[in-house]
Amino acid sequence: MTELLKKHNAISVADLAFPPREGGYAKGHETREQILHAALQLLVDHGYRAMSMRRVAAACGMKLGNLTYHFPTREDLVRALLDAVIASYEVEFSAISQNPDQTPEHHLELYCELVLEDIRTKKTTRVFPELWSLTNHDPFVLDRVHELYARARAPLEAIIAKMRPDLDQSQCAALALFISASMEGMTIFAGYEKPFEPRMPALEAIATRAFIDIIRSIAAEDIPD
Amino acid sequence: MTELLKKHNAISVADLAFPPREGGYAKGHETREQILHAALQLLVDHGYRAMSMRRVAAACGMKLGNLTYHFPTREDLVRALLDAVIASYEVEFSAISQNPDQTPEHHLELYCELVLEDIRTKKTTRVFPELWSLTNHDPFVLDRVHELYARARAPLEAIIAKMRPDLDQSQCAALALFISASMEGMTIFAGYEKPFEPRMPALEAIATRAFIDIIRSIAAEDIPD
DNA sequence: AACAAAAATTGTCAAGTGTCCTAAATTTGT
DNA sequence: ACAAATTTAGGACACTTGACAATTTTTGTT
Repeated sequence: MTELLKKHNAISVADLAFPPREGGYAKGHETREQILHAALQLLVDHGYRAMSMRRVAAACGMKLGNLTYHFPTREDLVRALLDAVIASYEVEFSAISQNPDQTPEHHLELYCELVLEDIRTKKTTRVFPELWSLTNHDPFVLDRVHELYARARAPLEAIIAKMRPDLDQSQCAALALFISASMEGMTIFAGYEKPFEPRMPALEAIATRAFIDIIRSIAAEDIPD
Repeated sequence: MTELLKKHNAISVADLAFPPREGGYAKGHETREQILHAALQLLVDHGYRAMSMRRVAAACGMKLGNLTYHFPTREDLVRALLDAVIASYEVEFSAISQNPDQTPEHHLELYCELVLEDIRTKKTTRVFPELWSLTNHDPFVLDRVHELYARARAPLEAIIAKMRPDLDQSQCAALALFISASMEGMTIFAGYEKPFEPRMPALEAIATRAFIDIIRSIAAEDIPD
């Protein structure tokens, strides 16, 4: 966790973690959350294929039947997992607009830090590459992934609107889409461990500066409505 | 196919296609290529899970035994498929440096066109999202995906080196990595069909212009070696 | 203590998977 | 004509998967 983030209490997906119970049955939604945590762990560490109902149940130390009691189908589990991840992203990125320093440049810096921190910790960044395969064939997953990226992009649109009052809303959206695509592309590198790690410092150094340049220099007439 | 690409005879993965034979046994590597085409089709259309040995064989109209005769294991098939896709990329991107117009700005335009065309046709862009789940756990696939992106990035490094003679090789590489990450991020949107399509024109319009700005404006001291 | 609901266990089902195998038939190259 | 390569026709193995049903244990409430 970088200095920049420490003071904002950003919540990562890791905070979905719930310690395993020692004895007795679960009350409330404890078991559900334990299952979601175990499923997420499996997904990130060993991939979507490893996130089978049996393995999730085993990781929770419970029987398969009990897992299907809480999540009747694997699809239900995936959907609940997506909801949980999106909720944690929401908290994470809402920290940007609540930052006391109101200059858009500083907010942009915060945005880049948040995404890059995600890449470094490799927690949330590994979730969606694992699910992209589903994305192409399950409209629900597609919508949720779309929703997640839209939420991560929202603060960016606000930043751009402040820096470029000459642009209308749809132009700001297009510009935000372009810049967030850069960050999302970088998350791809999170899957490449050895070869790209020495270059991360370069990316970290360039990102904010390059985005400021883009936002300032792109002419309004270059962005179609 | 856009005007810009027509005159360069860019070869896409679709050109791996081989029509099914009407009679007689295959000679040379015909069957191998037919299998690879069918496997790619299945991968792109219905996902990696659907690319099972049995389905590939069925798609080829041949018996399972014959498929395993040519590709003993599924891993062999996946690896051959990766090789084929990478080879087609190689041809595609080599068209940039062979272009008669030698200005780096025009080469950059060509590079952007190539990637965006890939997004539009949604052919190659769907291959790797399907395989990213493998990428995280199979070093061979990881290396190949790394190789593919490196090949797509190579012409970019050459372009940047021309535009920025003040940068050394590793700085050009870092800058190329940053810019190609943008394009790779955009390929993510290829998975989103409806919601993002109206914004593609904006991305197409901004991309080249924004990259030129970045390449020109990033200070050398901002890029660590 | 009693009793219904919730939670968890145990066992099983049909389907599909990759891999391997043998025997025979067909086509190819020489 | 003949050996090699290719394809068909089956089958079998061990294994995994998602889903489900019947049963038992725990919990909360009365």
